[in-house]
Amino acid sequence: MRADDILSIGQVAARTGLAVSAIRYYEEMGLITPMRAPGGTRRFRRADIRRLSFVRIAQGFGFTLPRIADLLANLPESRTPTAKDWRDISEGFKQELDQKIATLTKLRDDLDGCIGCGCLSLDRCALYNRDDSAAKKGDGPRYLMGDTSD
Amino acid sequence: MRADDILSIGQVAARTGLAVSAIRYYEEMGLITPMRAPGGTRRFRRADIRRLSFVRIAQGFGFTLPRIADLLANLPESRTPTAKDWRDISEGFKQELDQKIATLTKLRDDLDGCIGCGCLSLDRCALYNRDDSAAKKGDGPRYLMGDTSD
DNA sequence: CTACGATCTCAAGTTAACTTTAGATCAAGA
DNA sequence: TCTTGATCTAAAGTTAACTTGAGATCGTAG
Repeated sequence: MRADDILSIGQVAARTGLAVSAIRYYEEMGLITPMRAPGGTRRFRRADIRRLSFVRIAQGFGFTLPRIADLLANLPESRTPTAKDWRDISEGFKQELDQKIATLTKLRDDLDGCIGCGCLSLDRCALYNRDDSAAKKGDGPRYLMGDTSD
Repeated sequence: MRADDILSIGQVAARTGLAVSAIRYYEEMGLITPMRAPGGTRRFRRADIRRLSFVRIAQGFGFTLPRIADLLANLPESRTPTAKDWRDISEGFKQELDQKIATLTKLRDDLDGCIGCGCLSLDRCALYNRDDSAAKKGDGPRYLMGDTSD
């Protein structure tokens, strides 16, 4: 694949694994803005494919399309992204990723702990009690608090 | 909170942060099976609240309700879970978590790499090219393959 | 030039996960 | 007992993220 390759929507679909209809929908949602050939058919640059790949990944982790659009808004659609472009887009995103990683890791470790100890006394099970007890403290994501007191 | 506490749906909603309607919906989907008071109102045990907390967490990471129901199917609804119960439920789940953690971590690290290098030549950007190039290899989750060749 | 598959637009349909509405019943304090 | 807020069921409505369908046009191999 060369840097100046320009693909049709079908080719992009094959390459990204997305449905043609999904790609058109993403355009409608403002996630990509492919060029048009004189006849009206869409022409996709590498940048478009990259954005679509990013959409797929982010979506797999529960990010909504508007949120992803928001993240992508900082990336240029034709110009090659600069270091600053990346810093802008990743600033908040990376924090969210860090948080998700932390939560997932904790969840997994808690599972490990429960298995290791047999967890016959669930009163002290970190995984279960955490959310339950943290709930007294107000709104927001409870599972991030890591409070094992009960 | 004592081990023999039994709560109404409103109290459970306040405690878990879920909407009352959502809790009823989860029962309909078979995620929980609360007891009923003589009058017909639902009575929730600790086990129910724990299951609901688990639902919330898993859902935040893109697991569907049927999939969560499947995971929870191995947990007893009244009896205290044994080590084997936990081993059963976490066997597959932990693998999925590990995979998700790996993907997220890679995504974050790739972002870090892009920022560090400035990424002025995106031809070699691991984050972008991975999915793009992996797409040739057939169906399935492309973003897990970690292929940076192009 | 002629097929015929690929694309186009626009509108309507689908699925998951809930929420809202309506009308009835339950439960606890004055 | 009365009242008032919490719950109940059943059914319909909502939102996000797409897919499907209809009918027209594009584009390329023959």
